[in-house]
Amino acid sequence: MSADVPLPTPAELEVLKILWDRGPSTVREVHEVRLRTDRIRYTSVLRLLQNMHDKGLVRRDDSSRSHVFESVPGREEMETLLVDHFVQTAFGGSAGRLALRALSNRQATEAELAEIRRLADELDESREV
Amino acid sequence: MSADVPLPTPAELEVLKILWDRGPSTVREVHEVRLRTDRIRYTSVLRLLQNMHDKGLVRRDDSSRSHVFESVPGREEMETLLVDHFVQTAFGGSAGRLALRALSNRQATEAELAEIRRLADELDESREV
DNA sequence: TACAACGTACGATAGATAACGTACGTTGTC
DNA sequence: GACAACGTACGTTATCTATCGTACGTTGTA
Repeated sequence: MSADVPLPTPAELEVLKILWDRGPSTVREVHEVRLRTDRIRYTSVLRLLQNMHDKGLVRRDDSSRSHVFESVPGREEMETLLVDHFVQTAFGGSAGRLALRALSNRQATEAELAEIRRLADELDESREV
Repeated sequence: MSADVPLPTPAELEVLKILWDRGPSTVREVHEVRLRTDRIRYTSVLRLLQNMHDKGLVRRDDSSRSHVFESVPGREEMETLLVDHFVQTAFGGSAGRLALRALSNRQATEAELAEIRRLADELDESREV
């Protein structure tokens, strides 16, 4: 199994997304990306990364002066955690109902729909076995 | 359109679920249900309902001594709001990816899968038109 | 009528979250 | 070697969130 990572706060999740996109990054690099959408100080990003390190959400390579941070959980792993938690709290544990609601709310791309159909078939078959 | 209700906090959502299940209820009634799963004081539930009333999440009928509270947003409306918010923050706006992840995480019932397939078809058709 | 039970209002508070600013050490360059 | 630029550490603070407890009025009943 993979390490037991905690759920990130909203602000932490934004940082994780950047680390997933960029790979291992310095505080300055993360800060620059965050600045593209929000007014936020360098030390605020630093603080977030320090807290995330304490929590075990990121790994830190401090062999050079500018520490390099890397997400511990992969994007998929974290998405799974987030969905699980969301399904529990908001949909009483029914992932099917969540999927349903997600689809009826908004558009999905053709490719996503195809993938969803494929998955639905797969789940059906695994049930019959 | 429907009223502009704010997102509930986790504790508030638990109360809303009870109101959706029971319909209009007194503080005492909500409290009794909450007690089935959590140790929580009567006045804490009262406080929650008062705050929710201030926020516009619940309506209050204070014509009798024991006020009767009713959820303003319906269950479906709120689920839609919650999913929209979740899709934005955790899945970069892609509802399809969320649905996909939800399905691959956990089982869905046969009925849900059928409904999902039906919806997928419907979305495909509406695209072609 | 006295008083216990019940109800609401609301002040208080602990903990989490998010964002700063200051302190202080290191590095590179003139 | 002086000093600006850059880095990390960490104390501080404003808001939310969640939960209580106290105050105080009303009601029903012995």
